[in-house]
Amino acid sequence: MAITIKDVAKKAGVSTTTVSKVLNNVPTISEATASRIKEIMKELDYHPNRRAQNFARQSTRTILLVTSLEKNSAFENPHMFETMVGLQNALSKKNYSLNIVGIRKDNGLDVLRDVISQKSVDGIVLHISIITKELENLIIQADFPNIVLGCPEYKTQLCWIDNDNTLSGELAAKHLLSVGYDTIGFIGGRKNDMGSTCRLEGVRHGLEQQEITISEAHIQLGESSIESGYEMMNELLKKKDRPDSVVCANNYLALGAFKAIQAHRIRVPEDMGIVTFDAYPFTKTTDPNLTTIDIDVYDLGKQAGESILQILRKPNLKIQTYRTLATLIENGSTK
Amino acid sequence: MAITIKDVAKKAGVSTTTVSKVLNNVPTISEATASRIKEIMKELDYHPNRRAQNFARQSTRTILLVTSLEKNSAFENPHMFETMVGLQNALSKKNYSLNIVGIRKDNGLDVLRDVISQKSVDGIVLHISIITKELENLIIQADFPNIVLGCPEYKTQLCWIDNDNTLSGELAAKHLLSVGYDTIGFIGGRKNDMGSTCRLEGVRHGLEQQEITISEAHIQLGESSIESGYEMMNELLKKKDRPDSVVCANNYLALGAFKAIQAHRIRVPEDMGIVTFDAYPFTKTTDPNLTTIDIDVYDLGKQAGESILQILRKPNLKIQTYRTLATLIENGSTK
DNA sequence: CTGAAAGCGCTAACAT
DNA sequence: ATGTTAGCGCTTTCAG
Repeated sequence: MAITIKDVAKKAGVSTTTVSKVLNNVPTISEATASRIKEIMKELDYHPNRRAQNFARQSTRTILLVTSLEKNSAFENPHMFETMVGLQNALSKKNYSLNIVGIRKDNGLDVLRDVISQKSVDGIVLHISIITKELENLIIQADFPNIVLGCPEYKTQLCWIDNDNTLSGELAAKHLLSVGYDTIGFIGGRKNDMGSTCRLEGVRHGLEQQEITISEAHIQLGESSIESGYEMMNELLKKKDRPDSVVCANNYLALGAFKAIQAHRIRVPEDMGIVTFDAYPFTKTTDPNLTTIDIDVYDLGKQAGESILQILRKPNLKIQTYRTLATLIENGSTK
Repeated sequence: MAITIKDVAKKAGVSTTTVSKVLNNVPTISEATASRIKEIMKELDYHPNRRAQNFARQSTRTILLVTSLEKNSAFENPHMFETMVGLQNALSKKNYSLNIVGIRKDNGLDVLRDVISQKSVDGIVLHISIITKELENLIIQADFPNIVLGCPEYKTQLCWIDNDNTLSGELAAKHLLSVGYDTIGFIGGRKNDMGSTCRLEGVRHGLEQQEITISEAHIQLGESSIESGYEMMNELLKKKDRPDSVVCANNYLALGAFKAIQAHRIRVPEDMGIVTFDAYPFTKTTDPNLTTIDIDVYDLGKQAGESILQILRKPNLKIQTYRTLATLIENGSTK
């Protein structure tokens, strides 16, 4: 059996309470005994048993990330994992651990019910992709500390934190205008793709500020794939009043669009400007490289981590906020 | 306070022991009482407190993944995260949880020492990238259940599991031969890049079996980047006895090489064949798409999960093995 | 097949 | 400033 708090107490000639207080930096312990006991801990190579602490404290100092973890998800959605990295770093800085679990539509409720009732973690961070009304109800009823990565589509009682995609879209549009383009097109995902939709909203907004209205004919929405981006760009290029620049809602669309532009032997950036979001995975694979509005998803995870710990401290704190750390990376695809 | 085992016992008119046994499917409980107690659990919406179980059992049913989690790692190394996904899925199938922690050179020993002595997890899975002799010593001395994702460069007492990169290289070479190429080049990372080195070894092996020797002049090793791949391919193309096909150790090198081939207006696959490894991120961005030896890193994680649970069961089980699930994806970059 | 009893190692009121 | 005491909720021998 390993060294326990009793061994330390006995050797120091004090009660286990005192040792416990030293362990938890309770200020009422005299400097003298505190340091003496710490000495003894070192001597004995004592380490508190985390399981016993968890049990006695009724808390685990662990946060659970609940998300979708299907095969290939790291390739299809590295952003989520980058957010996870930020989250882990924020938590470990405060001596909290990160657990992760993947749920699916068919088991999400059960998994979460267990998590909540078994009290195996102190709080949960949920990825927006797995949020449903039922999950929300469960969490709200249990009054379980939570924060969602991403803004739900409907009004919600859950806490959430999200990037400001609208602001990013605005940035993209303003950049194109500022370098001399004047007719801007948009290639995006489907309407239920909130990221894309917000970015379009932002583009509209940015243009309006300069009294410019984007032509509905210059807005193409479809699948988020290279092929679809290719086709949508072709549609834009067919038009006699075609735009002189285009904002693509993501890397896949941008790469497809770029290929279409190349196929038409149109010069980038002289005759067509192109801006995309997120510096990964394709923005450096084209020639010229793509100008990008980069979004700091690591930071989103970090802030989520800090937020959930705040919520643990003040359980009635409601966090619902857009944060943004978008930066313009000027590459060759714009003048 | 939530429902506890006592409440269930009282309502059922049995002892907590009996309830506990039902909970743990101990076979000596009569079918009748077992089902009766299960009923009552449902009625009361009873869920065992995981923290109490962990404490009483002296185990947490949690595995910790120890790896490097710096900013941008999800973008730079999605394969590691895909392995994590496989690991998580394998563990949750057996009702184990996955914890993750990122360590650095300067804090790895301390973090691991704490993990081991605090007994906060039952076993650890370590990513090869963070393995050092000191960490190994710590783990071996503590006799802590472990498995490494990847094969250490030196003889080790740690358990490990890795893809068979040599075999994958062999597959690549054999494919090129089988479709009619006869002079094969290799573009790889530096010598300390074990993945690349093993793949080259495999290529050599595959060729030898057909009595072919790869010319040392046709082997280019350097940085693993698009730019470096471009330059190395240019080097190969300069030669009068240039190869008619090339194996690239990874996606970055392959994309660079592909660009160089295009710049020389050499036709793919007619006049130059190209094979790479891993179907991500770039194999679908070129025209034609790249023929790929795809390695199932998800499966590696899954097997690691199953292995660590085996080790937990039989602590003196030593697993050191190459596993492979490489599949050839024939795309347009080879005849 | 079931129960009594003794922990697991630490925390936290409360008292001194 | 330190100690007493009573748990936290479950598991597990050992008896019956």
